[in-house]
Parts: sequence; C-alpha cells; structure tokens
Amino acid sequence: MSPQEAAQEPAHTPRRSKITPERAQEFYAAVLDMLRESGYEALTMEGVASRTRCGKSTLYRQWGSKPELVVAALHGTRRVLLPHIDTGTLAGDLREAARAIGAGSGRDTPLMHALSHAALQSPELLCALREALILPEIAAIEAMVRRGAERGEIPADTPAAEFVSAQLLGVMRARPLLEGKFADEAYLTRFVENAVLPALGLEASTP
Amino acid sequence: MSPQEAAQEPAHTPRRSKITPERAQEFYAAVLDMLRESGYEALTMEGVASRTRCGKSTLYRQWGSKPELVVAALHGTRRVLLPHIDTGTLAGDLREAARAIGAGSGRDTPLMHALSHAALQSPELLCALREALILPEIAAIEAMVRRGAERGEIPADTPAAEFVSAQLLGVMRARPLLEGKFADEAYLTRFVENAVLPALGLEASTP
DNA sequence: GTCCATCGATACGCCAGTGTACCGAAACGC
DNA sequence: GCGTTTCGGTACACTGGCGTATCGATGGAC
Repeated sequence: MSPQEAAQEPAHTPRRSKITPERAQEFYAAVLDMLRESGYEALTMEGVASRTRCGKSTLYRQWGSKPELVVAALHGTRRVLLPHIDTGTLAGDLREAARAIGAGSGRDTPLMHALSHAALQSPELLCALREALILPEIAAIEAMVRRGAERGEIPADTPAAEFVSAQLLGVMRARPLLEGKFADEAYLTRFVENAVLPALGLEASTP
Repeated sequence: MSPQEAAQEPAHTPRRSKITPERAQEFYAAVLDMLRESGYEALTMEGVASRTRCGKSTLYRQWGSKPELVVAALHGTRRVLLPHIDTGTLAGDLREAARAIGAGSGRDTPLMHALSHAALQSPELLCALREALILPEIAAIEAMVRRGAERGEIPADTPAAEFVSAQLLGVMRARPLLEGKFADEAYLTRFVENAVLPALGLEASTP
C-alpha cells in the first residue's frame, strides 16, 4: 500500500522480463518452503503466486500444473549433503554424515513428511523425491561402507551394512513422532556412535 | 437399484437404529482404510458416508467434524501388537517383535505415512496418533529392554538401548521410500539379527 | 525509438468438499 | 399398537482451489 513497502523488500527487483534461472530458483525455494510448512495437498498455485509476487498465469505457462511444478522444484534444487565426505575411515565418514544429516534435518525432515504420502500415490513425484532427496544420500552412505570394506575396516559381507542408510534416514524421520523433536546433530552422532558403529563391529571411539 | 443388491451384501443388517459399538467400529475401520488408501486430506465425509452406507448427517451428528472423526477412529481401534510378547530373553523378544511389526506393516505403515504430516500440524491428531500407534509399541519395546537389563543380559546403561524403538519404527517407515517395498517380516528379522542385537552387544544366533 | 514477447494481475467458470437443514422411514420403549 | 427417537438420503448455500482467458504494462532486441 504505502511506498515504504517497496523499501522493505530486499533489492526489489522489478521483474517483468523473462524468467531467469535465478528467478526459477526463487520459485523452487518458495515451493519447497510452502511444502514444508503446509504439506502437499495444502500447497496452492495461488499461494505460490502470491508469495513469489507473480501471476498464476506465469506458473501455468511455465510448469503446466501443480504436480509438475513440485517435481520441477525437487529436481531444480537438488543439493547434496553427503557425497563430499571422505575422512579416510568409515567411522569418521559416518560421524561426519550424522553431523551433516542432523544439520539438514530441519529442512529435509519436514519435506519428507510433507511428500511421503503423496509420493506413494504418484510415480513421478516418488521418482523426483527419490532422486532429489533419497538416492544421493544412500548412494553416498553406501559408498562410505564400500570404501570401508575395501580398506579392510569391515568384512566385505558384514550383514549390518545393508541397514546403515535405512537406519540413518529412518531414525531421522522417526524421532519427531516418537519424541517430538527433530533428530539433531547430537542425537544422530550418539546414534552412530552407540548403535551403527557397534553393529558394524567397529569400536566406539575411546572418549 | 435391483433387489439382488440386498442379497450381495453380507448379512445386510438393516441399520436404522441407534449406533451400536459394533457399528461404530465399522465406521472407524472404514475411516482408517480410506486414510491408508488416500491420505488425510483426500478423506472426505461424503466418502465415509457412502462407503459405510450412512448419511452425512449421521457423521456430523455423531462426531462433529472430520478431524474429530479421525481422532475417534484412532482412539476407537487401538489394538496392540507387541505388549503380549515375553519370551524370556531380550533377543527372543526382539525377534518376535520384528515378526509382529512386519506382519502388521502393511496396515500400519500406510497409516503412518498418511497421518504423519497432518499430525505434525494438529496437536489433537498428533496426540491420537501417538497414543494409538506409537506409544504402545515403544512402551512395549522399552519394557523388553528393561526386562533384559534386569535379567542381566545387557548392562543397565547400554547406550544402544535408547535407540531400539526408533530403529525398529524408523526402518519400518524408511524402507518403502528407499526400496519401494514394505518392511516385511523377513527384512525386519534380518535387521534385528544383524543390526539391533549386535549394537546391544548380544550375539547373533548361531545358525 | 519502436515493436514484440513475456510478465503480473484479475476475472471467470467449473468442480469438489464442508457443514446445515429438512424429510420420510424404520427401530425401539412402553 | 403408538409415539419418540434416531437413522439414511437429499438438497442447499458457501468456500476455496484449479485452470483458462484476457488485458495492460514493461523489459529487451533491433
């Protein structure tokens, strides 16, 4: 309403030109934020339009429909937390992974909760969710385990190896419902130290 | 339409009388089934009415609104899988729990997925979900661990003990997204044998 | 400086679900 | 039997989101 409204917006880019990749990222970020806050069903195109200060027409011109927009948002913001990790030991890798997952838990957990049911009903959405959030993480974790086996830290056929990634992601998603709080770094670190490593036959670090 | 329609219904109870507890169970079962199939948002009062062959008015008279109906359905069908288990050893209890959870996984997992996000937004729903599906299970699991500690099978302060319930419920919910299939008995049994028990310092059973 | 493409905004028709109101019909108590 | 009560079914107004169409404004190409 008042002229100061323009001032309180950062930079206030006048956007009447073609959609730049940066602008697309803004859309994607808004979509994911709203998913986290309200869930998939409650996400509305009108809500996205108003939050991003664009017209609905732009959204429909560009992405066609709500499911496609969500899929695009997942694909377009694929950012990976774990693959860079390589400390030289399996235990070190897993501790670092616990830290990284715990740090991103406030972002990823609500997103998973928001999308998990919708994903089980829409193959495209499931695929996008897996490719954006799940497969990169479990691939990284399995790479850690494989490197550990190659270095001889654990036997190649350690039976617990199959469950490392499922445990980490599972516990991350289970804790909010069990205890009412996110699985933060401290919790996940404790978990790795006291459950994952012992199951693999690795000693907990001497304190 | 045709008179044979009455014949194809089992028993075809003519229900014009007051709602009996058995009839209420039918409502609750229908609600939970539809939640599993379609999720919380897609659950409609009209859908419940048509599936249970009652009028919407009955639903609104009896439960007031959709959230209250869902909460009532959760409370009204509280059935417990684990508390009866007491094999005499912690390892035996956990193996049995894996079997029980795996057997019920086809029912409980979709329900959790359907409700987990809605529950994080509605305190009443969260409370009902926890009381109906979560707390009984983790109480039972923690009782197993406590009994094991009292029998001296594990030290009283075993650090992995904190995570047993989160592990079991976590992987149960994680597997459908990771591998695309439910965590069945075989998977959960393998998990307990190869990850949970070793983390607790219990040997895997000699094959 | 002019023109064209695309944007942002708004209005519209459509559909689906909510919750209310009303009605006849059937069951139960007495 | 009869009255009361509750049920099942339908009609209704209301809301809200989807997707389309339209229009003025504006940025970029030339």
